[in-house]
Formats: sequence, structure tokens, C-alpha cells
Amino acid sequence: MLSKKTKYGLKALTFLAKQDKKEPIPIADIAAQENISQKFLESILLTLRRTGYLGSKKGKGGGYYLIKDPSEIPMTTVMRVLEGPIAMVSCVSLNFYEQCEDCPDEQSCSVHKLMLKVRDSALEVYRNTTLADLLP
Amino acid sequence: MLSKKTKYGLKALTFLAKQDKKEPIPIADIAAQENISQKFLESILLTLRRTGYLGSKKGKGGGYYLIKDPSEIPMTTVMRVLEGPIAMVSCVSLNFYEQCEDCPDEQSCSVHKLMLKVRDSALEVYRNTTLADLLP
DNA sequence: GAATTTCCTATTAAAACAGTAGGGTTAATA
DNA sequence: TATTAACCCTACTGTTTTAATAGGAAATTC
Repeated sequence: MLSKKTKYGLKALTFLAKQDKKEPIPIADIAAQENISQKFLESILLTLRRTGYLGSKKGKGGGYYLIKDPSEIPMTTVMRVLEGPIAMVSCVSLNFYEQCEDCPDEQSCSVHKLMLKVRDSALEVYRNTTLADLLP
Repeated sequence: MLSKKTKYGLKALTFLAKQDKKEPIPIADIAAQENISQKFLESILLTLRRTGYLGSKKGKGGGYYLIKDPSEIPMTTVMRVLEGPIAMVSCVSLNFYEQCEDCPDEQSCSVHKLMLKVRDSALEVYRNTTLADLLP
């Protein structure tokens, strides 16, 4: 299941992408419009800032805004930052690889085999989808 | 992340599919070979029996065995029984559909849009993969 | 310097996960 | 009939994750 963190993060990004003028939007506005706990959203946006797609400004008239064009924001990055690894098991993860301790041989493991396929298909979707594709 | 329940269930199914003779294998044997807690595996196999692909026999010489050929056991069923919905949000689930309570309009929801794609791609993998494809 | 808004650190409440423990029932075999 | 092994049920436990909440520091504007 997708975490609410990711869900809210995606909604916030979409909200920012929909703005005509690219001036900062306060967290409070996004939270109110999208029905999200403000404090929770605060930490999510802070996390998202690490992607480099999001800028912020403090003080009055401050808030969050997109630095890049929505079409330049791929879902691979967004999902990895918010949800973590795209792979369902660490032994098939590209960015978070770890060996399974209970598995003697990766090559002959049925779970590995299946999850490799699933990862590839998910990755293809995320790589070919940008924030622009999610706008109405 | 994939739950250990699903992981162990897949390993058990593969183990049964690898047997030359299709005679019953005791839970204890599978648990020992695959490094799984026996009691935990017991409940997993009980769950898997509901798919109709797995048969069991009580008493001495008893155990679990596959009823169908591995090539007739699709991953869609296995994953749904063990892991639950294939969709990452309930509003795009085929078998477990539920409306999101915080979302006013599904059609214009960016999360919905993205997760629909992800579900479709995962579904294609699971539909086109049978237990036979996971054997070494 | 007062108000606004982001930034950052803790803490918490609830749920899910991964078992563990135990016991009793049923069915098949030898 | 004794043994074996699946079946089925309850309940508890420890750990981790999730989804927040609380409080204050730092930066910016007017």
C-alpha cells in the first residue's frame, strides 16, 4: 500500500504544478486545499526539497514553489524520496541493494526472479511518467 | 516491501513444484529446507490452500502437494491471496475497490492517475507469470 | 521589532508485521 | 489402536512503521 506520505507529497507537487504564477505558496494553503494535516505536510515538503525540484522561501509572502518544469520531474525520483525503494525486495533494488540473509542463491530464487520482473515494469512506468503527465 | 508471508509462500510453492514425484510433503520438511518457522509456514499454507492449487493429506505420509501443473498457477492469484491487493491504493483496485475518503474527484486525482499505470504494469507481469516460470 | 513562515527535533498513539506458544480436532497409515 | 501429521483456533509478544502532534529556532518581510 502507498503511504499517506507519498500520497500527500504527490498531491502537493501537483497542486504546485497547477499554479499559474510560480510564486511561493504557503504550506497552510496547500494543506487546507488538499485536506492534509499541516504539520505532516510540512515534513513531507521538507523531504521533497531534497530532490532539488522544490524551492522554498521563508517569512511573509514565503512558501514552496517548483524550481523545474513539471515535465522535467520524473516519478522515479519522487517515489524514491517519498516511498523509498521501488523494488519490493532489497535483493533486486538498484539504489538500495542488500543481500537476503535467508537466501543461499539469488539466481535460483523464485522470489528474486518474480520481483525482478515487477521492479522492471514499475521502473518503466516511473521513468516514463513526469509530474506533467499527472495534471488534469 | 514484500511481506515475509508472501516470500515464504512463494518459496514453499516453488519447493513443491520442484518435487519429482507429486507425493505429499510434510510442512516440517519444507520449513527445514527453506529456513522458515514451521508454525508460521503452517498458517501460510493454510491460506494458500484457498486458491485451490494446493492439496493436503493428513496423517502419516501426509503433507502438501500441488493439485495443478505449475504452468497453470498464475501469480495474480498467489499474490492476491498472500499479499492482498495488487493496487497500491484502493481506488484503483480491481478486486478490492474502495473510494478514497479524502479525494473529491477520482478522475482528476494525480495519485489515481499514476497508480493506475503502476497497477496495470504489475498486473501484466503477474498475469503473464506462472509458477513454472519461477523454477530454476 | 512584530508578524509570518519555513526549518528542525522530539515524542507519541495506533497499527501492522513476524512470529511464538499452546492446545485440541480430524484423518490416514501401519 | 497407536502414531503421525494436517487442521484450526486463541492469544500473546516484541519490533517496526505510520501518521501525526508539539514546541521552538531561524529567516524574512513590513
